[in-house]
Amino acid sequence: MTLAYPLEDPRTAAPSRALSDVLDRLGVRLAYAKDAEIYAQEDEVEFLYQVVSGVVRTMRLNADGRRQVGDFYVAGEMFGLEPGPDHQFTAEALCDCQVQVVRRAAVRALAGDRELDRAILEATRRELQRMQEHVLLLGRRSAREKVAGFLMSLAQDHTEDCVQLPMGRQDMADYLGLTIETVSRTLTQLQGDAIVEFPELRRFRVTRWAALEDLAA
Amino acid sequence: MTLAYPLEDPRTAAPSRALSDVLDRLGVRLAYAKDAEIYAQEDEVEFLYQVVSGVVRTMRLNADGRRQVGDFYVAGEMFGLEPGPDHQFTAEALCDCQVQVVRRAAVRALAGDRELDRAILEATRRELQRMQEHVLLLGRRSAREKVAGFLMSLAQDHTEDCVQLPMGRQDMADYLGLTIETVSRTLTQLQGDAIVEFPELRRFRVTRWAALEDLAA
DNA sequence: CGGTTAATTGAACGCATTCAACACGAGTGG
DNA sequence: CCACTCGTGTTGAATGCGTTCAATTAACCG
Repeated sequence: MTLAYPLEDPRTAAPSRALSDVLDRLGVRLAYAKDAEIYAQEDEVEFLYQVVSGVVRTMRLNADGRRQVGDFYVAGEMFGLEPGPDHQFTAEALCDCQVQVVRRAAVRALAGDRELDRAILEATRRELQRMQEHVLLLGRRSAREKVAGFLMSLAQDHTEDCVQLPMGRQDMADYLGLTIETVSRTLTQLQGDAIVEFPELRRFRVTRWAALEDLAA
Repeated sequence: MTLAYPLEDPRTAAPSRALSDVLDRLGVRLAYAKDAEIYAQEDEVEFLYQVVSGVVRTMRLNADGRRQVGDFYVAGEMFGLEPGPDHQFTAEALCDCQVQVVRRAAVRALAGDRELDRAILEATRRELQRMQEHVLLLGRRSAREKVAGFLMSLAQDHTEDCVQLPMGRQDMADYLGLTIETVSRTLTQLQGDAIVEFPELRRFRVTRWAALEDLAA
């Protein structure tokens, strides 16, 4: 199996040492090919997951085929932290990737480990924060604002001037509640306004940060 | 102060006995008039809150005046459980209401109380679940589907056939990412299709559950 | 190279928005 | 009791943004 993205050190983005340790010790590392399903909506919530390498997306498929992408997870991030007994979302490998998986029961057996409990709470809170931001992105915003906000959230952590886009246009569209055509048009429009530029399809650079921030506000 | 809604027993909808006890013992009960601010976005996250009576809404005000309602909280529910050091949302009294407030530091002093820690995690997970559902409601759905989904979420818990709508049309609109006009039109349309009926402005009955569920799917 | 998928572009349509007018109810005061 | 106002909700007509469907171009990989 060839990895589309280099293997990163989980600790850089890891929720916490304690939790990572438990995952490493009690879990197994699984490899998933691009578009492979990691868990399905309606499945019982049974495991905790941490991305080791690659990118994972969560999404929900509607009866009539419409798709809503929940979020994207990169190396070091945990996912599958859903409340309720069943998964609301499906998790899939966005590209070939490796995932560390551990049974919840195994983690629960260590309950009382204060540091561990705290780490799980922290991870859940981080997840909550991401959802809050997603709600704000999906609310009453124009396509321009949505796309700008999305690029912003990808770019703000990166120190390098050129940012990788792990996902395709369709995934962006389904994340933002737009069609792929609208996303495409909006991107060319943002380039026309010299706010961002795309040297490649999946790599972009912010040329006018102030303008992008205004849109994303 | 007169209360627009009767005082309810928090325990019926309470997150957990342990947490409610702590809130009762260490917190204070405050009264807020309709539209009063409980905390503001950008404020430091300092307290935990539980609705005793009435209804609370959280919302975020954009620079250009657009409003996004985060959620509505009724008696027994906790709110203000935001990750991060600062509040992303403002909390306001939707109607006259009473709120039990406790300092986070006071709760943290009891850390190690296993039951309490668990209760806080549970409350956070419930909050996460609500956000997930909100994301799904805001995604690629028509106005009909959004409004239907909203009414559905209000109606599904209620055993009585007539459901109270605590919030006005503008709050519904800002929750669903629509305009007040669209919400109003959609409601009359749903009545025209004999799916729901509104004997009063803020009280409705579901006449055709199957049709409503289809829309909300 | 062809063959395939992904992304862009174009034109027509439709749904939600916008701006405006109107209806309704509650509260106030003559 | 009526007239008045204010807040809230509904309805109408025109506009516009994003969608839809279709065609074209670009990237990727054998």
